Formats: sequence, structure tokens, C-alpha cells
Amino acid sequence: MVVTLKDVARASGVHTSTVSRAFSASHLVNPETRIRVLAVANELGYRPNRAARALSTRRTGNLGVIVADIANPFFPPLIKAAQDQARARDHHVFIADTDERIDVEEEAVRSMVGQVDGLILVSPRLSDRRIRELADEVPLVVVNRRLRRLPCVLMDVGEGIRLAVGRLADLGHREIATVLGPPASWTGRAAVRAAEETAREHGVRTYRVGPHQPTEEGGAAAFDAVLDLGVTAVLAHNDLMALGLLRAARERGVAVPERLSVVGTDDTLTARHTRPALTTVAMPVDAAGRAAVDLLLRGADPEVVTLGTRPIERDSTGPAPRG
Amino acid sequence: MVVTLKDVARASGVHTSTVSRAFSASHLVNPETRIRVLAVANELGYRPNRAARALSTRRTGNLGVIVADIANPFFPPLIKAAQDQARARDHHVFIADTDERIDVEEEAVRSMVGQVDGLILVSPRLSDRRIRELADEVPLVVVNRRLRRLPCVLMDVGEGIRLAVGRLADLGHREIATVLGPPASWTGRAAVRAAEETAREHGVRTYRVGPHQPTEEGGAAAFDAVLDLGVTAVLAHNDLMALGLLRAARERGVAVPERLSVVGTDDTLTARHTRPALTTVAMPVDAAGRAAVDLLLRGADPEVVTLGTRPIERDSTGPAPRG
DNA sequence: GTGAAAGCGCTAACAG
DNA sequence: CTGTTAGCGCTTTCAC
Repeated sequence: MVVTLKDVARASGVHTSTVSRAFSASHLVNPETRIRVLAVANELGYRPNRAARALSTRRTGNLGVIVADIANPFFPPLIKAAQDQARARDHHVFIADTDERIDVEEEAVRSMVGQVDGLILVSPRLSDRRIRELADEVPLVVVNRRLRRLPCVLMDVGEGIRLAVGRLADLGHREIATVLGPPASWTGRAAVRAAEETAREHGVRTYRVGPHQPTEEGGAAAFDAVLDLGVTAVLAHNDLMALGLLRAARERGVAVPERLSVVGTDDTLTARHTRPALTTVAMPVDAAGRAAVDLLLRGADPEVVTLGTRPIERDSTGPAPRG
Repeated sequence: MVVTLKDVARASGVHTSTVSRAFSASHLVNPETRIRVLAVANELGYRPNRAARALSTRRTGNLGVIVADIANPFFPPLIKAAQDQARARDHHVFIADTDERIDVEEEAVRSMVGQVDGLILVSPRLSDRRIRELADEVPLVVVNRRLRRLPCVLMDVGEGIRLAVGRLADLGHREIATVLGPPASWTGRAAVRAAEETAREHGVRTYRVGPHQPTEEGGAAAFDAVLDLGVTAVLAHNDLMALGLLRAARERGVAVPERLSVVGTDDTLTARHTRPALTTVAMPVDAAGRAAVDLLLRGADPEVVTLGTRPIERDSTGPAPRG
């Protein structure tokens, strides 16, 4: 059924080691034999078994990318950028989705260890401690979380959030709610901190709502609480949750932005298409994906790459309603 | 650095095979030794190397899902459903994105063979012939393409398209354009065929535009050609392209649906949120993902699972403008 | 330049 | 119940 090195060796009358060399150390083999062997291999449809190869070389040529939820449009562009970069450096990418579940994340990592040369953990939900343990077993780059002495790629949401909150203050908003995503989200915490600091500097009051699942449903679930607070603007943990808020607002007849301004985070595809178009904080996901692969493949000292973010003002924010 | 079976064996004073059995055939080992061995293993932080294990068992416990573009919101829900189902059956899922490129798809398949127990090809761009060859090397399920004597999961877009076109005819449309996606798209061809047949039955004329990339950009690129045809309605290969058409229409000041009705396919997340909300054909992606895993794991005779589709009427379609 | 042999980490008969 | 042995598919010394 499956053609192995041995089959090729037999069919071309040389030893397996010669066939092996023909593939992975072609300069060590007589050009003529090499050509003959490759011809036979091709004829037979031989494909090296990468897993077996990895067993002796300790290099698989694969990288693993582990994300919380590929259905969250924030992740795919990052994954694709990582993939492009990996391909340019002659590696393949295996992706795993953890469904926002910590046990699944653990399992995903475990199943990849040994089949990849390195792992990129995007917005991991695992504990810092556990990530450090894993880093001992396999080269690791963490995206969206800061861990001392580990290579990290960070997107400074704080920067974009500060600008966004400043803008809301200028528009006259005096009470703002932040809608929280998963408690384990490192960037989420950083964003909330940045929002609250900036708000304080502008004399704006803040409230927290949540945590909720970082999904459209989660955002919708938060809407009533937001409304009850009587705020005039709300910052959502991500665009998905902002979409949920937008939908709930429409269903409840709450005008956006006239009565409530809504700000998302991520600038996903949908943000440009919502009604009203969503104001949001754009993340440099492409750069992050590429940087993660570079860090992983460079394998040098645990460097930290920090990338900037900025708010994109669309139609879901406007002047605060007059009291 | 990395702990192996041998290390555990040495540390617990038994043979490697006993350690192996303690892990994968625990009933074949004395309870006391097993407990001791597992304790030592745990102490040492031993993790079985799945790739090595697979080399002898020929079972990896992994399934591969290969999709054309994870950034296309059509795919993630399918992947997630497949993942859930796989997990329920004690398997992991590795995902690969082929960037709509046939060479990358080939590479992705190749890199996964040997590291997975089976492959799910979603909307493959590879030739039928090549897919059949691959099916000889690795268990395979094809989604969104019909291949004789191979297990397939099909979503009958035709069904939804026929209903959608019928509805357009009822709304008075007499000239309709179909915007084509990638030439290699099997469902795309089926959809166009269904559209043209139904149109003919209703005395409606059809035109084809494209092919274009199945992306928002691709859709936008098709807009001018659509406009030039003077049609009053357009069916897009997928929602992404429909979004592009919507955007281009807005930019050109063409009112949707007053002057042009737009229909997508897939019913992705964004469709509900566009302005106007997109009429589209909903695909049973969850069911498809689950069915694909079931077929793969059952490994029985090459069955074909066909799932129905239906149009969802929103605000991007309306009565044809009066001539 | 090529073959022989050992080994990567693990499992699977086969004895005992 | 456990140790021995062989082998999964491939690479890598080490001789010749």
C-alpha cells in the first residue's frame, strides 16, 4: 500500500541508506545513482514518511499554531500570516483550535509535541506556570501574553484603547462600561486597565460588565447589564462581543450611536460591514503572525516583540446624548 | 531534556516494555508495578512520544482537515464541528490552510500523511485524479465534491439556489448574473448549473461573470462587469464575494436591493450584519463537519452523505426595478 | 560512493 | 506478569 525506502532500495538495487542519501544528502551520492534512484522512487510514488524521519533527525519541518477559536475572525489572518512566513522558511503549519477550553488546549499542545519543531500559543488560556513547563519540552512562542524569559509577541491594545477612550471623553461621554471577555485573557486585562486609567485621567467613570464568553452571544448577554448602568458608551472585549451588543441594541430599540456608542477590538472583517459600521481598535495581526514564526525559527534569546495598535473610528460611536 | 520510556524504565527498575504496557495495555501489568511505574513517570514528567508510538501502532490519534482558506468564514464552523466530533471519538484534529493554492494543498496533504490517521479535504482544488491517488495512501473523506467510490459529504447548494432563483423570478427579475469563484470549485459549478436551469424554467436570462478569487476583493472586482450586463440581480459564489459586491455597489451609489438584488452563499456570520443584511443560501456546515469525521472514522464503504440547503431571505433582495 | 549496522522512541509477539 | 527480541521508516556513523 504505502511505499517505503526499502521498497525503493529493492527496486533500484541499492541499499536503503543510499536511497536516503539520494533524498536528503544528494551530494554524498553518485549523480548517476541518484538520478536512477529518484526515478525509481518517483515511479513507485514514494513519499518520505516525515514522522519517521523526524524520529532520527529531531526535525519535523512542522510548526504548530494553537488558537482559542478559529471561528473568531481575529485569528485567521494571524494564522495565515504565520503560515506564509513559515512557508517562506520551508516549514508547514498545523493549526489546533482549543474551543476556549483549557483542558482542550492542554491536550492540543500535548498531541503536537513531538510532531512539530515548535509551537505558537496565541492568546493561551493555560496558566503561566504550565506554559513555562511546556517551554521546557518544546520551543515556544507566546502571542498576546507577556511571560518573562520566554519569547513573546505582544500587541499593545492599551495604546489603541487609550486613544479610543480619549476620543470618547472628547465626545462628551462621562460614563463608560467595559464588557469583559474570558478572565484568562491577558490582553483583555491590559485593555481594561488602559481604559480605566485613561478614563480616570479624563474624569470619566467606568464600570465593568462580565466576564462573558468572547462571542456574539456573550456580547448580547451583556447588553442588559450595560443598559442598566446607564452608561453612554461601551467598550467590548472584542468585535464579536461588540456585534452581539449591536444586535441586542437593535432588538431593544436602542439607537447606536445616538443613545449608546459601541467600540470593539480587533477590526475583524465584519466590523466594516455592520450597521452601523463598528468603531474598533485595529490589531497588527499580520505582523504578529510573522513575528511569531520568526522568533520561533530564530530560536535565539527570549525576545519580546511589541506591536502598536490604533482605533478606527466608524459609525458606532458619536457624541454623548445630552443628559 | 526530554524524558523517554527508557529513562522511566531505568528509574523504576523494569524493562521498557513494561513501562510501555503500563501506559497502553495496563491490564497486562501487575497493578503494583503499574502504579509504581506511573508514579515514576509522572515524577520525571514523562510524555509518550506520539509520533514514535504511531510508527509501530500505525495509529496517530490525529485527523487532518485541509481547507482552502480559514479566513473564509465558511470554513471555521465546519472545522469546529469536525473537531467536536473527533474529540468525542478520542481524536485530535490538525488543520491546514492551502491559501486556495493547489501546490500548497498538495504539500499540506503530503506533510500530513503519516502524522494522521485520515484526512478530510474540504472543497479541494486538487484534480479528481490526484485525490484518488492520495486516497490510496491515506484514508480520505472529501467534502463539497463528488468522487465515485470515495466517501463524500455533499451540501446540495443546488437545492437552495433553485429556491432562491425561483424567488427572484417571482420578484420580477428577468436577467440575472452569476459571479463565479475558482474554476476548480465543484460546488460552485453545481450552483451555477442549478441557477441556470431554474432560470431557464422561469424564462429568466442568465449571464456569467468571472471567475474571480472567492474573496471580498474578488467580488468587488466583478461588480463593474455585473453592472455593465444590466442585470437586476446577482448570485455570488459565496458570501465573501457578495460582500465585495455590496461594498462596490455602495461606493458606486447603486442602491441594493432597489436597483440590484444581491444573493450570497454560505450564510456566514457577517451576512446577518451587513447593510443591507445579505440574502444568502445557508449551508449545513456543522452537520457536514460531523458527517465527515464519522465517515472517516467508520472507515466503511465509500458512502455519500448529502445534506440539504435553503435560502435565507434578508434585505439585499427585493422586487426587480421597473424597466 | 556505497553497504552494514546501530539507533531515534515506542510497541508487539514470544518466551518464560 | 515481565524480560527479550525484533521492527515501524528513516538517518547516520563507520568501514570498505
